[in-house]
Amino acid sequence: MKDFLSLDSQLCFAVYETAGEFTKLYTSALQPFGLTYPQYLVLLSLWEKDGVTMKELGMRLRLGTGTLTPMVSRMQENGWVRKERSKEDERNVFIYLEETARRSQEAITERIKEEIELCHISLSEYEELMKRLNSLHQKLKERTGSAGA
Amino acid sequence: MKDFLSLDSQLCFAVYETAGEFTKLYTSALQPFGLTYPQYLVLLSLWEKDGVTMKELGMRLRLGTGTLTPMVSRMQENGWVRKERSKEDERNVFIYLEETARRSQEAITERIKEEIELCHISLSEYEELMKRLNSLHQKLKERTGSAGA
DNA sequence: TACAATTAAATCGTACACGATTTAATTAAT
DNA sequence: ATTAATTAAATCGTGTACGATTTAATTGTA
Repeated sequence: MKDFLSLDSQLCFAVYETAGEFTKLYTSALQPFGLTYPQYLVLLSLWEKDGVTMKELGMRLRLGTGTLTPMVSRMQENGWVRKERSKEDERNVFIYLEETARRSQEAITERIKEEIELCHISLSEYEELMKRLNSLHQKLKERTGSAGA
Repeated sequence: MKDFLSLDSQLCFAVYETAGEFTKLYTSALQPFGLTYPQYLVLLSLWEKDGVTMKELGMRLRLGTGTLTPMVSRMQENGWVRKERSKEDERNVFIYLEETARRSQEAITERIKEEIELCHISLSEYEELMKRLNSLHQKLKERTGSAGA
């Protein structure tokens, strides 16, 4: 039987590396817009649903305020989004897309699309990978289901 | 035809998320040893081949000196590795495992193994995912082959 | 042999990422 | 109505990650 641990080291590293390669791809595609990859993920989320609280945004992106607060602040400084404290419940801060962000959506997504298409990933391969990644992701999360919390 | 871009956003996010989940799994497993996930990857590499230069270590882990230098320094402070400047060519700095790191290998890998096994990932699924991830990884890297540099 | 590349690390600046703590606002319980 | 949870953001400390610059050592060449 093959050593599961050496295999393991390869899978975690494969995911780690692939994530890094994705980051590089997006970084180069987004650079002209002055956006980072995580910032693009924020826009992606807001393009789907605008005007959400920090908490909801954090849940969608699986990020805590320690990451999100400074990132969204930078995006506000760069004119992508606007933060607005709720009147009803002043604990909540809602994030809204600025016009620039809405108008740039097409150009940005087009640019990303071009870069992705350079990779020649077939739709079937794409979907297969998605399915398996989500399954792995689920298992990684569920392992604490019985033990944790 | 389905929108490739919305799919795209899902694949990059799936990889991003899975990498994050892996990091969390390893972080919790490694915490008792006072190691971080990237530091564990350094050990993994050194267990395979000890006494390499910063440059070689960086190539193996796909990390630049901006990341590696401070990380290896921290690992030296914690007694995992030792840095030694070469006598023949003083530009080179070789990294060696300390006894602690060699002696802890079994305990650390055993701990990781336990954590991984909680996920119930079958060998076939593991290998299939590896194959597909490596293929994707290759494509992400190769896209610049003709255009870049 | 000087002097210009080249090379290897280190350093610097910016930006995540995360756990833990703090601050401020709201809600619940007395 | 006060006070005690609870909740949402912000802040803090540590540790990656990466591109760009700097420093120091070596090599190549006139």
